[in-house]
Amino acid sequence: MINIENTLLSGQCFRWKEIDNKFKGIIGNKVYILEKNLDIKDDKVLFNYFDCQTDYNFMNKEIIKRCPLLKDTILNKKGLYILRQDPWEVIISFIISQNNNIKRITKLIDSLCKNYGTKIIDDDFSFPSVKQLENVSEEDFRKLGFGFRARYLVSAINFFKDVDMENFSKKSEKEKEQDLLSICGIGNKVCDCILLYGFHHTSRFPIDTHMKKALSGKFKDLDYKNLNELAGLTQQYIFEYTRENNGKD
DNA sequence: CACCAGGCCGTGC
DNA sequence: GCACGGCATGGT
Repeated sequence: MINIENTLLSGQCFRWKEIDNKFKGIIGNKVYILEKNLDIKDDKVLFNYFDCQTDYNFMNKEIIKRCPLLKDTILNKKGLYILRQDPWEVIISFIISQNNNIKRITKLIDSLCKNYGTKIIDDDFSFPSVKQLENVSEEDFRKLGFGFRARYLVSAINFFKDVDMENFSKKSEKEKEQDLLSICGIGNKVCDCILLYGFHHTSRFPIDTHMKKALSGKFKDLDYKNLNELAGLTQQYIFEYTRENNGKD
């Protein structure tokens, strides 16, 4: 069964906040406040968002077979699922994520929503659509603190302003990859994050600085290129492993 | 002061 | 194809 806390704190999303032992976040144009032990099988939107139809127990067992080192992490982070987030939000979020830390990524995304999204209630804003961002200049983004990523945001917005995301989603994984890599500011790692978190291509295995260290250290014997559909979840657990160990070993 | 953060681009070879 | 420096900003 899903563990909402382990999932929402796993670094795949940046807009859920822990408040009073609950999680507050926005999906589409709706604010959700979720108890940590909420049974979400009754809500269609949440059921899909949290990918509740997938058998993660089976995948966990398979991952432990291939990588026994991850056993404790998998037990600790039981119920960590791969979310089905809005692709556009993931594209922009992971462009912002590069050479950046989670705290500041969160801050910048909040600022993006506040400046260009639609107000829902009080201090809650939707994630800005392509349309809402299409006239924002590089200089505007720089003023908000996006730094060298400002140029990348503009280039992604220019690419997607004439693209229907429904149609784009229907393209093959390879085609999406080619299109995404053609955008200035999207390289292999960000592309893999987009394909995994935004389009649920679970054979993707994003390799960031933490993963690089892990794969050349503790996990150097892992055959990570042959994990197939287990790759995305395995990567998530290794990422958690490195966080648990605070970057050590 | 240095180095790092869920990297990528441009250049040079 | 691969290696390298530069890049905005804030934290340690």
